[in-house]
Amino acid sequence: MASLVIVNTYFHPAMRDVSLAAVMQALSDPCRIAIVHQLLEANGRALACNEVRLDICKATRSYHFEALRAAGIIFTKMEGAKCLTSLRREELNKRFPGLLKLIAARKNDSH
Amino acid sequence: MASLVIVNTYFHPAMRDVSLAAVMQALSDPCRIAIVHQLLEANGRALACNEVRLDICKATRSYHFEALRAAGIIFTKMEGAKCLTSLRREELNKRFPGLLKLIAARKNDSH
DNA sequence: GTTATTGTTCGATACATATCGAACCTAAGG
DNA sequence: CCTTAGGTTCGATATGTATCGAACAATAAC
Repeated sequence: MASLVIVNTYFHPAMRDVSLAAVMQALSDPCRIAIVHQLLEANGRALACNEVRLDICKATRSYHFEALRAAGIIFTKMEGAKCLTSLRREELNKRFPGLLKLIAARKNDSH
Repeated sequence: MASLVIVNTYFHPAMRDVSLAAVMQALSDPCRIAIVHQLLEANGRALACNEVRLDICKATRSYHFEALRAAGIIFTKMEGAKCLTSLRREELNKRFPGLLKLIAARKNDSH
């Protein structure tokens, strides 16, 4: 019987396959905007999911990270038991110029 | 008996009350992105709702215009039987710098 | 006045989304 | 080996969204 290898890695779409509508949709949730803000603040350093502070349970957290990943906004790699996430900064700037800057500009909004 | 005046005008939120999440949400639909694209192409000229070409019935059309209006993206005024809509360009550029430019940059996407 | 043009509102429907707890799966650490 | 830590997946639930046809309202055009 052939051995089964569990790769347990993440799918990241090619940026050309990400539509403007999809990226907007992904960023239409306050939780996800908060995640991006914290990744921007981390200034390039990759963060573990639970290193991001959010008032939601881990299942929901996982759900939001997946949404951002599917929209091409973040990149996640396994690192032992944890996973480390960072922004796909340069690719985003290329396909959606001004997007990250726009988000950064609204970093301290209360609502 | 007091006379009843029907003003029949539209509500437009103050831009400071529009959150980034709300504006992203409004722009997460391909129909609404198409509306904004056509308003951008009109280059300042206000368009009647049914002057915008879209493959949806007029009820749905009205629904999408309302969504954009509530998110502070468009301004609509009555003009006889029609209503004329334009982008809230300068206000948007002030509160969400780069947003319109970002949308314009993706004007010819197929998806 | 009657009719056509423009758009809104309502009700119904179908679908998508956000949220959680519970069960599960790896990897790391005793 | 057993336990803990970090995440994912599943099922359930509640809520929001997009869509349409039909009914309505106001203006314009005849």
